[in-house]
Amino acid sequence: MLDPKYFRQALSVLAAGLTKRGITLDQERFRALETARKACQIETEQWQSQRNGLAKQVGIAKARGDNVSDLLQQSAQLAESLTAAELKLTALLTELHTLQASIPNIPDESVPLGRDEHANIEIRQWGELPNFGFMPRDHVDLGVSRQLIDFESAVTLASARFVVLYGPMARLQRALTQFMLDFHSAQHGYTEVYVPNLVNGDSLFGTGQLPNMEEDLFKTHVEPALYLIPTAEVPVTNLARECIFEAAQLPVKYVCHTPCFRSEAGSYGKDTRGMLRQHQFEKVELVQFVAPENSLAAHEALTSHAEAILQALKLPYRVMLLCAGDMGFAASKTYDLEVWLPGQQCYREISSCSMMKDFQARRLKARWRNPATGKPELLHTLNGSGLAVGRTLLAVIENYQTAEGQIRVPDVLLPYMNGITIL
RNA sequence: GGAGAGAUGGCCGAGCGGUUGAAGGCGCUCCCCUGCUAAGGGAGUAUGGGGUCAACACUCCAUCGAGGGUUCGAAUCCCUCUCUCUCCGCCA
Repeated sequence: MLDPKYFRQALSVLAAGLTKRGITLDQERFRALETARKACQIETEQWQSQRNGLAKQVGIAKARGDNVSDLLQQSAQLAESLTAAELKLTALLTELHTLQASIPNIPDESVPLGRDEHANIEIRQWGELPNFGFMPRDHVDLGVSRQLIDFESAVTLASARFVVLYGPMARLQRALTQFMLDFHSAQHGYTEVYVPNLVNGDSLFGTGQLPNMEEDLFKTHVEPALYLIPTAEVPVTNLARECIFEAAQLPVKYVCHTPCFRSEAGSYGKDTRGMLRQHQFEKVELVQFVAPENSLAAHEALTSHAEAILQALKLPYRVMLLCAGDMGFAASKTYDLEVWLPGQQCYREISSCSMMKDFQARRLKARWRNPATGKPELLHTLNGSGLAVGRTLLAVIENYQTAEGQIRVPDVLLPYMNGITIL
């Protein structure tokens, strides 16, 4: 959520920021609502003030034993106007809040213009594209024929867009997960956390998935509703909800492994082959809570932490700075890491590292005590995949394949593979 | 699932219909005192929002788990919900 003050005082500046995302803000509607709100709030508070004053007088008069019928009559006359004004104000505030909650974050100045991924900017590349000396196969060919990856069983158990892994392949995924958790904990100073995989609506509102993106979520039937998490970002970032951190506690850095569940509504027919786009996948997530002045630097650092995993696995990748139109709802600036997939002969997203400024923090009431002012102020939140484990597995399979169709185990995973060096 | 007890500011904890945004304590900030340290004395110390204002500031409203209700007036009374704790049952 953006600062309500912007909506009141700098609507045109805000609208200009949103234009970068290709969104037109209905300024007239906001101005009209705001004018009505202001008038109504002033009126309501005047009635309330009068009521409070009369009630106080009644108390004093009664204590003295005076007759209060006159005062009671005045109060009765007031009641109707007050109730009407309060109802109207509640309706106006709800409408304003609903509208404001559905407005996405403003892009940072460093974010390029553009409507979709074609306008993203490549920042850097790392690694050499592999030259196999044979026609590389994709992970479906490599895994299914050797009964390491099984999509058909997954359909039997659940539906399309799920996968079953067997034996050393299941272990390889676990090895990747373990390696990522260990690496971020030991090398980058993150604290590992374990969190619920179901969250309530408040949590999803806090990180910005609700109200706009409900159709992408799996919702359970309990009341009040719980949702399967689409990313660990949701539970982990919500650890800061309603919290006030002391300056010395920041930055808070969490690393967390969870499964992620996405309905992938609206992506019918997209990436249907293989395990690139699934309803359920494993991910190791990085989350940071930082003081506002550090957030841009923290974003660069967090991105480099995700890159370090790709480098350790010797997987070629490139870093893309997303244009305004391609960023997520809550993000102010996002780098995507795209890994090279020999089977597709292209780069595919394997991590998305975003800096939200105070957008999520405002929704979460996540604050820190600024030593300069002594006051609680909104902190900044960041998150990034470090990495999407399912896609990393896929990348390892395709980049480490041999002419015989086997898969070598990357060196850094050997300690986790119990002697398996090739599968 | 059954029975009971709770939820108050950064923390602990009083208050159970009226100048209570909330006693007292702890913590924190500033000042005084003090060879040092310890102890002591004084003052201050919630959050969100509105209005006036260049600003300092002033003022108003809301908030005692959440939402309703009763009342001129609710932290206090009533209802619903959520969560926590204790005991019993069940259970990985």
